[in-house]
Amino acid sequence: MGETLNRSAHFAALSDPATLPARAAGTAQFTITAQDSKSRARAGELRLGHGLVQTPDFMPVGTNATVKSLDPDDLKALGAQIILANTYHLYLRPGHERVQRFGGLHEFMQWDRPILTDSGGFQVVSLGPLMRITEEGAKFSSHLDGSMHLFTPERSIEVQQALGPDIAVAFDQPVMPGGSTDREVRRAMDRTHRWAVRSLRAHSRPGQALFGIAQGGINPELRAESATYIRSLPFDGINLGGLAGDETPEQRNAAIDATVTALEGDPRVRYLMGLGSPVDLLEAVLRGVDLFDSVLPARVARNGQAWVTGGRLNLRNSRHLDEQEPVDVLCDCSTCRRFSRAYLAHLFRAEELLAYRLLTIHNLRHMSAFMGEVRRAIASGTLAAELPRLRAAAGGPGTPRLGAGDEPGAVPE
RNA sequence: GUGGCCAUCGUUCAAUGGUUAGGACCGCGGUUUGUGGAGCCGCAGAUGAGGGUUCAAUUCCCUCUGGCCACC
Repeated sequence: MGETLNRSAHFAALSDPATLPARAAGTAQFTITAQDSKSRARAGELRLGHGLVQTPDFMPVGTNATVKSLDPDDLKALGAQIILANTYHLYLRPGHERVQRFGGLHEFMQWDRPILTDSGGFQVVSLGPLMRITEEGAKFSSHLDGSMHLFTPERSIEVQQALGPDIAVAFDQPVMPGGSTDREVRRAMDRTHRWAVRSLRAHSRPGQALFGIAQGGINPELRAESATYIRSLPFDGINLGGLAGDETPEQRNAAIDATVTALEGDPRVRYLMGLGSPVDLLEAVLRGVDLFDSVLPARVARNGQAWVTGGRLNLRNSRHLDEQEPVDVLCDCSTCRRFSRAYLAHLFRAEELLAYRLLTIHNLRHMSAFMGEVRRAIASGTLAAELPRLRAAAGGPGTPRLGAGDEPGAVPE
């Protein structure tokens, strides 16, 4: 069919990197300030329109233009330098154009530090019933009302430009959750590469950075190929996608290593999407990753799980009902400075709203403080020496729980 | 006081003259990684008391105890 051929040719032309216009530089200036000598870990500074982000760092997730149960003052107090908001959710509700009319995300949610938006690619394949992915884009039905929508790279960028974050992200096709074959991973990867070029071509907002996503599943060869392609494009940062699913730590580490090896010498910031436990972050930092985001610390907080130095606690467990000590004696967050485990345990049983807020503050402060420690160790050149202590503090592989009598902080010096 | 109805996990409801009496909530644990305060997965937990019929009773019968309703 002629029209099909025309559409094919149309998208092929849009996906040709040779015809990309030049991009203005400097919208996300990344400077490496310290490089660890015994690993690929590095510390850096990412300069964005709304401020500086010291890396490595973890971004709390604020899907609906709010980090659930917290306000901007809470986020600042716990040390959040940058947060993530979701394009897919805000497009459906309240609508990107409405956010734009209210002055953009920063003004709308009253957060004056940097914001990064996801592209919506992941939500399209993970949330709503997916209808169909074509070369043009992804057709999906809303998880709110079932209405049909088409997200294309151009549409995703349009929405993100209206939302106005400091960093937008290229529209990608993540590998399907579960066991995907190399053939499926390659198909999604190649399409992600074509969509990356279209995302770049569609992006024009001055002062807004655009990051590209390297995919490739857990196949090291495909990871390297994807990273090599994405680094050839004029993005402001490089994302590592598809590595926060059900892969094993070994598979994930191999995928990170292959990606970072292919990025060797590239000056841009590296952001591993979706990873969020202390031990996972530490291992990825050692492999050269600078930025992370995840719902995990906030989500588990809402279910009563506290991350503490050396492990974790479930505050729904009855043994905490009579404990007068704070969640973590080594933590400086507002929750640990004021409240007992007994109080938190009570609030969770009573399903009081304050429970979610107090423990979210703690877990996010825990992440922020841990990243700060890692940054300091890299900057002072003591990362290797401190690694055993940091690994123990992170909870180690499998993140063991603390038993009765095992107080937080009981980690080897 | 009389008559009727009822009595099963902590709570609230099922079921049955015959393997192991089931669910929900609560309780005790676990899980959660580009957001579900959701969900999911385990575990524990009961036939009010006594007597009778029967090969076998939580089930049928009687008494007691307790509760509910109606009538005095």
